[in-house]
Amino acid sequence: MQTDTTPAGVPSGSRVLEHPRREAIRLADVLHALADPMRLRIVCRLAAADGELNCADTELPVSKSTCTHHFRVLREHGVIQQIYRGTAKMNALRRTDLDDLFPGLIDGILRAADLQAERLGNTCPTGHSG
Amino acid sequence: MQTDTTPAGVPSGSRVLEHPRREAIRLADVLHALADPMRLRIVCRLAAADGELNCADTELPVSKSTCTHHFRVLREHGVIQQIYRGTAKMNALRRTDLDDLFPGLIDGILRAADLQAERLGNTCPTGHSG
DNA sequence: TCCATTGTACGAGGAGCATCGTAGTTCGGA
DNA sequence: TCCGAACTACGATGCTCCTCGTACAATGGA
Repeated sequence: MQTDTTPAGVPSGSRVLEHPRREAIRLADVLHALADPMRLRIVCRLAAADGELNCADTELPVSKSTCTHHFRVLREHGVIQQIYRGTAKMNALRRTDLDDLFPGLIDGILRAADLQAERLGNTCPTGHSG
Repeated sequence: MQTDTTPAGVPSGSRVLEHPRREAIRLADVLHALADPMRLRIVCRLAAADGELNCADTELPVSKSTCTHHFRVLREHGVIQQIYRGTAKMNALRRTDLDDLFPGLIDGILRAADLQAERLGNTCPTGHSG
């Protein structure tokens, strides 16, 4: 037990992850983060979940370390928010920040991913088709 | 002089450039093409021009060969259309195709670029501020 | 205390990319 | 026919990225 300085709602002892401030998020970075198929997939799943998912929940066809890598890229580029909860690390889209900075951008991209999945018969995107 | 098979409106003797068919354009490719600041800049200028620009018109702070490279990436990823006109090569956004495939995507990205430029005081994007 | 779960750090391999300079091609006009 | 303008092809350089395996750390529960 320790009298720590973690903000309200965060379990004491949680490790802290650095996120870019909202003002520091750059469009080119966001696009770059979403330009990778694996990361686009992650973001689609997070959007579909409309809440938190841990890394394992996304069931990516890559190794654990690669998974860690992609989630970190998304976080460092301002696309997702990550918090430790016990042994798990929960991930959520930074929708509020992104919608505020770039209104319609994320919606447009998610919608485009959906449409493309429909066209190609994929099962990846926001979950409506798989 | 030669009886060639170039489509109507294209000066005879023009070299032909390969473009991906509309159905072959992939979201991740488009995002990747736009994830580079230089290419995002190009696309913003083309959108502002609402017509054709040649490479030199975009006045990029890179060498000619790098310029060629970026335009080719944009073309091969389905973002722009390129046609030779004499010694010049004209470039235009494939708005119809992109809007048809991914409604709202390009608008969202262009708008985001504009907003970011306003916030940061840049002069790059669609031209409204520079 | 011990262990399973979850995720990280680190380094490596292989691929791809952004950039450049130089030499060459295509075109239109003098 | 010759020249300049616009652009390309090619190779090189240095950086970044995606992927992985292995070893390690933090947490919660038995």
